[in-house]
Amino acid sequence: MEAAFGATALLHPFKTQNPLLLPQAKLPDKAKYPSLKRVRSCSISSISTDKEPVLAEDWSRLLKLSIGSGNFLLGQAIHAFLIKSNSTNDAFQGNNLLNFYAKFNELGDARKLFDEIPVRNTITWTTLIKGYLDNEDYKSVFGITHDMCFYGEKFNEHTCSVILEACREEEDLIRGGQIHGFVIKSGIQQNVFVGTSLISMYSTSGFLNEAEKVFDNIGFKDVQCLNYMIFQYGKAGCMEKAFRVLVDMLSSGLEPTDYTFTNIISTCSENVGIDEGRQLHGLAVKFGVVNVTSLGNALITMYGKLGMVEYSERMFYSMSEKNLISWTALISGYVRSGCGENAVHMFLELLDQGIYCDSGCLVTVLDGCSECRNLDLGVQLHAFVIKVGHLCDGNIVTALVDMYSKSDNLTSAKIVFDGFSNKNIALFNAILVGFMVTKRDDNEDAMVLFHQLRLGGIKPDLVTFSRLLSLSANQACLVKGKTLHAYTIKTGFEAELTVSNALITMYAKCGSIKDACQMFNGMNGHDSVSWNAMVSAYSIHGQGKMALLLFKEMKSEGIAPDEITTLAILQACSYNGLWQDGICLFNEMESNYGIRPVIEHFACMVDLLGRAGRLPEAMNFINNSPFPDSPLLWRTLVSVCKLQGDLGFGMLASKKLLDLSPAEAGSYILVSNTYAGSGMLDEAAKVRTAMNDLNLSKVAGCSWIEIDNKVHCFVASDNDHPESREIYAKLDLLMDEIRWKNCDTKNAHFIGEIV
DNA sequence: CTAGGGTTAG
Repeated sequence: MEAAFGATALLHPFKTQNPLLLPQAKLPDKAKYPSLKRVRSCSISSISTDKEPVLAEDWSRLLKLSIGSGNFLLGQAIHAFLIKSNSTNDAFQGNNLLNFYAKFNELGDARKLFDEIPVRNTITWTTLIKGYLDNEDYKSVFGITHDMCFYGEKFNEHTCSVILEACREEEDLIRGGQIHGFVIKSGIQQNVFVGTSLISMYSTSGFLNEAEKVFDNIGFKDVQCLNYMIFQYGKAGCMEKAFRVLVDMLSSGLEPTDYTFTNIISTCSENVGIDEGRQLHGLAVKFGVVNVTSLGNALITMYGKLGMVEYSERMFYSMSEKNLISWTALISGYVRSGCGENAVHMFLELLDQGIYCDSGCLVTVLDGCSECRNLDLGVQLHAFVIKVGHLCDGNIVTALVDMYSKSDNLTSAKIVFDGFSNKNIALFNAILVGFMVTKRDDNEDAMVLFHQLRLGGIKPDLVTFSRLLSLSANQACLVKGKTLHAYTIKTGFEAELTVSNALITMYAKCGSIKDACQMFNGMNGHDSVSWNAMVSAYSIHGQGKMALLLFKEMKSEGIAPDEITTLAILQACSYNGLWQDGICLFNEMESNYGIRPVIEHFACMVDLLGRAGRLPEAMNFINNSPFPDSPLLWRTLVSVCKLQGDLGFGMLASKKLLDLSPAEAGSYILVSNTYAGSGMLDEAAKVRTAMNDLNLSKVAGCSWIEIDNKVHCFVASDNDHPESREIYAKLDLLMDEIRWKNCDTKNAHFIGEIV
């Protein structure tokens, strides 16, 4: 490549700014530099001293040596020699010295030297710019670039690479674009250094398309460049392109490095399949890089994400050099695979070995505790965290709040939450889980907290809105839901798919199918969650036909139904007497849609058959299912027998249920209610007594309604409400009306049950 | 002759 190109015109905007005044070159103050005597004590044995002349190349080599070995004194000594031999005016020696000071980050000395060099060339300028770049002084980089233009100095590939790096760091795409234009105009876009710098700048700023164009124009792409492109493709989720680059690299005979595999594995392991994953592992072995610790760590993580934690284990134990990340990766794999016990065990082993455990590792272990519901160890870890002084770490505090929240221990979650002053949105989202999980009637309102945080200047994100909406949906609180909807519109989060989906569910559960529908129809696009939400909405609103219609539409749009879709459809069929459709769907789930029914589907089918009045079939269905001894299925059968008022089957099913789950209060209550519903009050009382003898009790279920911001809560048969008498009177009236309108009074058994 | 690019693992 020819040396240089005029860049002045292109960088015109710099031109009018203050030019740097270049002083006359003058010799440095000799007193500042070490004496020759001292230089000799640096044991420069390879230099012949005063007798023989030293070649310019030798000085250059020695300066490189001083940089490579970090020996600043040696470089200074050489500087002194060069002053003595009057060689500093030479551009070659001057540049070498300049580079030396720049590399040692002595920008003051570098600048002084630069000003003293009488004849500067492109290399001189580039070296100085690079010095400021390494010093992260981007203002000076651009300032000197401007001066370089002003003095008509030519830019070459080296200069461009350096300036582009500064543009990347400052995310200055205006200057970067100017350089890019210059690069194209001067025909150096094929240069792999310039190309990689441009790719780095564009992809860091999120312009992968631009980066890709640059990539395609590079003449010869070396491994470094290819590795980087793999990394960026993978990070952007373009897995196929990342693999394409790898394949091209291999077929062109270039040898991949450990980075090649670490990059592709770490960025793609979320989506990589078992086959690809193992092939990558195999290639890493083949190219002899598998022993690199970071690559091993990436493999541990990959296997963990693939659900093959035993491979993670094997990887871990085969590694010759492990570090804390290896341990954390394996623990994380255990957590992900639901092996919380192993995760905890591994952590204790880590402590035993006396390895320092950082906050990232603690967070992973805390996640393990919440995953395996090991609150005992979680509490111990909490103590440990306090002891080692990590309670000021936001990530750890969030993990603790998350753990207590998921363990239905909102009180502890709140204590940790309140005790941390530097709150952020992740922490708030974690405690929302606590509000979602807790069943108790909590006076603390998530919405109040939400407003406090907003006042504190913390911005909600889409997780916040999804969770708050889910909360108001479960509380069936339309007012809160609508308030939140307004917030999402104001903040622009309404357009986010997860938020829109949460809004559909909120409106459906709060009783407004119309708003749910409007939400669904107003969206820009739907994912499977949107469809599921809308199908469920119709289902719980008793509009089975609409649910089935939407199901058809969903399929014609090319969206594959999943477990949730089919469950919602089965429910819709069950509630709406569409039992033939339900049976049909259940039978073709696996063959048509590749969905293997899980226990919830079976429970739904029991309900469906029972509601269709086919109780013997329902019982057969359970016995022939993969879960003949599942309390869930028998409980469902007992419920539906009660609903049908079929005492014979009800008793059969009840007996089986009590055999299967003798320690569950819910089962006793259900059975007792079945007897009571058929008028067998003595039998009912016996079951209740048996339950009490076992010291079982169940928190009473309650219903509630919110009127004018006040929640009115009701438990069966209670008289707590101030207007209790009026309410019961109205209920009696309603019951009469139902009996009058519907001679079949079976449904009336709902009223007057013991709970 | 002297100056230039990049990404790691939880």
